[in-house]
Amino acid sequence: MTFELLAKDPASNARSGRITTAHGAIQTPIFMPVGTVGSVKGVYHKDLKDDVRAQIILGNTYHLYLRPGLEILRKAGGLHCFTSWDRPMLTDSGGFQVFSLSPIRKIGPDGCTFSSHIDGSRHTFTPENNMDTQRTIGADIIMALDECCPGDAEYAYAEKSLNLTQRWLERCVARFDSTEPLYGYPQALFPIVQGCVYPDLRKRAAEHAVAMDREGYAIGGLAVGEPTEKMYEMLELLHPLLPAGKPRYLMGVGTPANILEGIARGVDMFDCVMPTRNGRNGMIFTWEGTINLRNAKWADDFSPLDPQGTSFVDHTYTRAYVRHLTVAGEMLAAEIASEHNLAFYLDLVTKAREHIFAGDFAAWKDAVVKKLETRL
RNA sequence: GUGCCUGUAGUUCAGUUGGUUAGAGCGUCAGAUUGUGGUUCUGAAUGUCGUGGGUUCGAGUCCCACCAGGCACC
Repeated sequence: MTFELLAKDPASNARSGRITTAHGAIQTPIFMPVGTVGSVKGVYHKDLKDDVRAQIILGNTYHLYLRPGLEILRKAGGLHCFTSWDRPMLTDSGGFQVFSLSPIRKIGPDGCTFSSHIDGSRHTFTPENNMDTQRTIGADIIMALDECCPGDAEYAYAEKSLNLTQRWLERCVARFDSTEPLYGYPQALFPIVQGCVYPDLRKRAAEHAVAMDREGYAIGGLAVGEPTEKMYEMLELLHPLLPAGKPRYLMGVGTPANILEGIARGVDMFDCVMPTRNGRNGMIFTWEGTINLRNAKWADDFSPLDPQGTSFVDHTYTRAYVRHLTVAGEMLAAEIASEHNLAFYLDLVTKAREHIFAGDFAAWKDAVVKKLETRL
């Protein structure tokens, strides 16, 4: 995996570049649709490519490890073959899911033990077996195993948690570097910078991660309960600490405004469940603001779903119709909303790239952010 | 025609031996959701307790009549 920096915004830390992987190139800044179990819920690959224009999608190690399991993935020849997705893929390590999903979990120096949310069976992720698992899944970019520290954690807890994440990272790197990819194309391992909202911990985390000398770096443990301003402060603090020539990935973020503010602070990659999960619940993101389709006021609005939208669903279906489908619980509602929202998120980062190249990103961002946050 | 049963929120139903401003689920109307279990939370509105009379300090609850629906019998 390689990264070329192609343009910088004069009035902010925004950058645009190109990541090249064995499965193709990715223009940054980029939003990556989340496809946890090997499926971006409710969206065909064809639409994901031609209509949404996704350049890279995510998978999740925790979910894929539990189901379908490593044996099937190995037999299939990896996740790309298994899912028939031939563009780049990234897998999260599952550290976050152990933190957010498992009813029982035990985190120790060696790894984390958790019980499956599917059948209650017990499993352990160690840095070593997690790297092996992500080798088996075979994504182009894989993530280190980390502990995601809650946004409201006390300093002492955050420090202890960071120490653990750092030890795990060293072991992930050691294992990764001593193993080979299984399917004939290279993988890249991104460390995850933790440290909660404490500047000295973030600084230490960044320096430690950079010392691992990897092809890119992730920023984790943000948008997990801390005030949004704290998240922006951490990004500002990290910008000069992370190498300019490597991509930075802000994990799990976020709203359209969060993404533009993240880009302004030097972030290149984003992923978030918001466009799909909130879409399934009737939320539509547009350049004018967000629409809650469940609201009664859309019941007789026969205008297009999003007149400014780039997706075919935006001009094919009316708000009244998609609201009806949403209220009726029809799966087509989830499909239309997911496709629209993902197309919108990709349009958002495409426009951001254009303005970075034009050199007026900062002013443009300030002009659109307020609108994006309004509720229609 | 006779007998029995049932009428409480939009809906399905709870409502103690009669005791303050009559409750719940679903639905409706809103809000939340940030490294996804097709979710999950949070809040709000809504009642001539079938109708009319009676007993009682006090009736959704007891009594009478009527109305509506259901069941059984003739």
